[in-house]
Amino acid sequence: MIDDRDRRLLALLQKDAETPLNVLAEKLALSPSACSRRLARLKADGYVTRTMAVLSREKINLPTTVYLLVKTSRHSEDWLQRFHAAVSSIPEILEVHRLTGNYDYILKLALPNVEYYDTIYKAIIRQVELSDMSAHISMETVKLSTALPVGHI
Amino acid sequence: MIDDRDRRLLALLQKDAETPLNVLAEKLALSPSACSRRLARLKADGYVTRTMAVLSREKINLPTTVYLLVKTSRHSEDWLQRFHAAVSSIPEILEVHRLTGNYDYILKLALPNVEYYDTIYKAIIRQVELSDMSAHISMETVKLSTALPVGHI
DNA sequence: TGTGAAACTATTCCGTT
DNA sequence: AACGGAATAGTTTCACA
Repeated sequence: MIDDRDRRLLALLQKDAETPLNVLAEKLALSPSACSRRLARLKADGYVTRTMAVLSREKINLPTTVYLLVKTSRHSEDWLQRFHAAVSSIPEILEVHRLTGNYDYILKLALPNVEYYDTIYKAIIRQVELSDMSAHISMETVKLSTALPVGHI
Repeated sequence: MIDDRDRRLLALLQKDAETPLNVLAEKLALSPSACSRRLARLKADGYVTRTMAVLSREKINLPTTVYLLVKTSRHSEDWLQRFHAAVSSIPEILEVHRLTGNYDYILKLALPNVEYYDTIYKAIIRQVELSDMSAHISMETVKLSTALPVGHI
């Protein structure tokens, strides 16, 4: 139902969603119209959810990445709600996952600088109580892949 | 040099990079051509680096997210090179950051299932020695924002 | 910056394999 | 069921005010 051309198309579109259909068509050894139909199908079937502009973290003045590992003793419904509300109200918090293991949550932050972490820290603890919170500043981004591998489909 | 319309344009393009210029123009109270010129400038100045298709993790058969916290005793040039080579050769490793604090590195993985972690684990330790490695499986994605806040520019 | 024409790109239709 | 080519529709860019 999904063939190798579809996979290659998905890989290409993850790299550059603005590639014109005639160029994509050429790379896939297809006509532009066939390419257009495949793309429409991949969207309709939910493989491609949307397309987005990738901004420069430096230009946008958010060069610093910080990970927060969080533990909590409170696991009530009320606590959860306040936690959800807190993290969704702070746009510098990019990701939040609930984890297995020693920590309850991991948060990923994008900040203008390391000092700014204090602002976020205060904004969080004002809204919810946490039993432990350790910040880990990224000193170097060794790898940052925005393209998911397409070989598991 | 960057005004509020530019910021709004960046925010809109992060949500949907396929929005036609005439509807962007409408939202910004501008003409399509003025909008086109602003976009071209934002790209030329490096604010927008590229545009990409966002794929469904479920559809692509990579629903599971795992974080790896890694410690190492070896910090030689040779070790570093092998580590870089290892992580860049494994496409399921989406992100790698070198950290401050108790851990040396954090890795983010996208996997077909939890069991698949073993495959990645073996692929890593075959290439580099690590003194400690703890896996944290994401049980729930509480927040996943692909759009960077645009208020710090 | 906006307007409108021109250029370009994408989509749909149709006949074919 | 999927393709290529042609016609159509839509989008972007350019010249000029």
